[in-house]
Amino acid sequence: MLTPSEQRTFKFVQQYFLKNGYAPTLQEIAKGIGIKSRGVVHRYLRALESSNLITILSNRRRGICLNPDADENASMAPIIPLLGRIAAGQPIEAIEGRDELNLADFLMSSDRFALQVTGNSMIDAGILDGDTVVIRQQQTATNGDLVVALIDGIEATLKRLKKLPDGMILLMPENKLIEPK
Amino acid sequence: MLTPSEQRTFKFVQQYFLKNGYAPTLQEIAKGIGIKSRGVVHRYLRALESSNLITILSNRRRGICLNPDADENASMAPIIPLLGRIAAGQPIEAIEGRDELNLADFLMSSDRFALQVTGNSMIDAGILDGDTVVIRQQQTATNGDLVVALIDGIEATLKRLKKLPDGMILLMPENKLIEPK
DNA sequence: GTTGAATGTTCTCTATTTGTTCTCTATCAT
DNA sequence: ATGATAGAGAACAAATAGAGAACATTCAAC
Repeated sequence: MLTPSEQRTFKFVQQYFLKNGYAPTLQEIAKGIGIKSRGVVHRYLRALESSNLITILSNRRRGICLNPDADENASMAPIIPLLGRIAAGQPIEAIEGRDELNLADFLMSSDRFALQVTGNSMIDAGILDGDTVVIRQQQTATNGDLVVALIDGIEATLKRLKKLPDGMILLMPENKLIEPK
Repeated sequence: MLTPSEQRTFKFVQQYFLKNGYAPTLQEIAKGIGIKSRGVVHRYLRALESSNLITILSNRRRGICLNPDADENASMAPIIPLLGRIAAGQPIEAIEGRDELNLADFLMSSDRFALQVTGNSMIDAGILDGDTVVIRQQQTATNGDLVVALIDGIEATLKRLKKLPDGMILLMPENKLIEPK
């Protein structure tokens, strides 16, 4: 079990490796996790080593190695680093404030489940044939939501919900080539 | 049997674990379930321990462990149920063999990172403006892969890689309205 | 090589947070 | 009344985060 500080340390080392291809110094780690003492950083690294996440080459500068099987041992939150914004023609632009993507936040809770999509009726919403979609089960749906509709209790389909003023409900596909039904 | 407050406490601890990868403090639990007293929280944790749901490491900060053998803790892996295949006009069809989707398997490992996409150049690949993409860093790319290309070391762009027979490399957008460059 | 700065390592020390154990009240159902 | 449940809060001991000093080692420049 890692303390929050140890996790922050580990994440920083991982990201540093990803960006630079070599290990950070204790001073760089200290700055990266917001403290001043190299001694404290060393204590955290010791803890990470006894959790088998890293290996320390003693007295070597930048002598931190990431253990290859670290992911299984980490038992960490489902978080991946969010590095920035990408567009044609621009350098990668850092995102202010957010630097990680927590999958638990928006993909996981007890009311979620996954479905595989077949067919191309939602292609203009970025949902292609064979994609897996994560559904949140809830009691109500509002106009414009993407919903999984059970028609006559049997036929299931993923469509955009459109409520007409007269109370009728329309299930709109998102494909310019298909007409709504 | 658990009292309502104990259940709320347990739920909060589970969720906290899922999001953060470590246990909450008594103060955080108190705030999370809407009370003020750490002492009361401690009483609830005691009850959860005698129900064999958690283990308390005495005097340790954040020293709460979820007991793995409790059914209620099965949902701690980054797994969501995969219910089936969905298509227009058919009932949901069960998928043989696989009935859960493990996010860790294909989204998480130390060589992954996330980027936000701006622009519509990959719209036909199901990647829309504002989407977040998960990138796997690797040394080589093969023909037809979607890659993040650094042009002249600065400009970053997400395109499909096309190697021509003469060794030239083409970066293809996936939008019928845009020409490759 | 020699040297010096940067780096890793081991400590001690301190302030703060946290876990733990109490006691005291209040509410509610039977 | 009588338990069971909820909660507040005080008091104490222990764990922890962090600073920083002192020393050892590396490494690169000379």
